Amino acid sequence: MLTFERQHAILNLLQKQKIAKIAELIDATGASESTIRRDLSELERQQKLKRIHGGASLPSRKSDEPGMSEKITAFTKEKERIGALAASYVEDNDSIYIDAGTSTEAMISKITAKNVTIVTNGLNIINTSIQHDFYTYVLGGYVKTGTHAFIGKAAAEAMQKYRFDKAFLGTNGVDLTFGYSTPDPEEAYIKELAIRESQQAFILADSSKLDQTSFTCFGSLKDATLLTDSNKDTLEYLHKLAEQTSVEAVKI
Amino acid sequence: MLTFERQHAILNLLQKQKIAKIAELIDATGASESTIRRDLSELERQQKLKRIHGGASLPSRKSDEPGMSEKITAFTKEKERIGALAASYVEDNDSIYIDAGTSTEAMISKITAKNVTIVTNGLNIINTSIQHDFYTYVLGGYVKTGTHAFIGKAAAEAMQKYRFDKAFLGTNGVDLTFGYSTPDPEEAYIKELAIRESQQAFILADSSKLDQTSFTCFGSLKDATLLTDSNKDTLEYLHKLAEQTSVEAVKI
DNA sequence: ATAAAATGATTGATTTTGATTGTTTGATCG
DNA sequence: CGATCAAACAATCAAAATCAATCATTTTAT
Repeated sequence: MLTFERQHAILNLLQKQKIAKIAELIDATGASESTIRRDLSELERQQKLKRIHGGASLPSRKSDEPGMSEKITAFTKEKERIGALAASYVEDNDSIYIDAGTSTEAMISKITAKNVTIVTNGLNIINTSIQHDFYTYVLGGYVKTGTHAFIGKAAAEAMQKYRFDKAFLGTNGVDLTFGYSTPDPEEAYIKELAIRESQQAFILADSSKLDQTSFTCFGSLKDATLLTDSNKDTLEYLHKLAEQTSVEAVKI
Repeated sequence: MLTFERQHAILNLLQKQKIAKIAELIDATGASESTIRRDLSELERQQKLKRIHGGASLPSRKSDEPGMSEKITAFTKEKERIGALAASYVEDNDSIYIDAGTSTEAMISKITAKNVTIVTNGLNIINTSIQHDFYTYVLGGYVKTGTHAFIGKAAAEAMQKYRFDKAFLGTNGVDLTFGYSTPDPEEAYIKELAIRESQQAFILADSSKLDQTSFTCFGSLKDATLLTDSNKDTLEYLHKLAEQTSVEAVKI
């Protein structure tokens, strides 16, 4: 079993059960105790999980402990870098769609092109977009709890009135055969429409999303350009992806 | 059982029953008395619970403490009072439209009715609405700088797909002959539609808006119930208004 | 073929745990 | 009011579990 696969198996198990014991992880992966411990150390360093005596748990929220702000900025570095890469594709006079999500939010402040119009279905995107004085348009719709994305029939109908030069979307999973996927079917449908209504689509996905699948597929790999980050763990998988679609990866 | 699990189990049990005895916690977790005591010490240090002789209880909230409630009630302003008045009109299962603006924002936290659906075109309203766990729908549209209201053709079209039990709107001016008015024609149009699409409309206006006119009229006095505040200066004007429409005024 | 990286076993150090100890608390009764 | 007793408590200690560091071996990349 590949290191990369194994570490994702650990994170997957952690998402199903909020905590996992070492023995469970050994059982689930077939690796030795030493290897599991090394994985946990590495994943904790990446802030993907939190180690506890006897196993691991999902990372605690930022508000839990004081003095976390530095770690947060370290954790968002990947997203900032990917955001900068995405922003470099935006040209003067573009009309672009920006999907709800934290990855996509990071790109807005990096956009240097002039006279850009931003259309979005994300509450966080609106806030950031008006902060940076972009022409901002909002899809209507039902506000989903959690992601605060505007979805549903109203959002879909509004979407079809626009044509975008480019669309920038987040995702929960990138898989060689299943393509791009996200848990909520309604959200997936909006993403699907965005890809359809845009001349060029980009998927922003940090490396934790690679080799993952969620409930609903919203596009195949070739439908969009994948923007992600590369490190020694993901390099091999990125090569496989590159056979099917165009990939741009920033070094971390 | 892991330390982390056990401590969560303790906090869970405490949320169901506000206090728990040591014996109950031993029974619930299977750990020894020493371990439970250590957990309680640690959790008390984290302010997650309060130890009492024989067990533990939930920590007292700030609002429970003496001297806090007075500060909260003492800090009530005009808009808060008008907001509370407006909120009192909202009934169970209502679908209501809430206009962009600070006056209308104040009413949201005061709504006590159950199963309320909120439709809005205001960025600030969305934020407050989801904070209070209402079913929230958003009109799409162009984001106007300043008020952060969603306006334009898309907003108008979206508006026409809804029928509201009640609509709550802000205004810039209330005038005996010109009615209700606001500077931006696009915003005025959305307000006009909101009044048309609702069974009952309310205008929230603090007394500084009385006897004022703005560029665009969006309704005559009789189209809506005026919610405002009264003092000795405005009393006379309110009487004149009351001849043409229904007025509710809170004493300041 | 060689170097680099990942793995698994082993070791000693650290943490957690439950039992035991003596002390403190709070209720009961004279 | 104070003496008395049982329950609750904190402190300590040894055993068990978990952990980090090390090293030899295997796998992978060049």
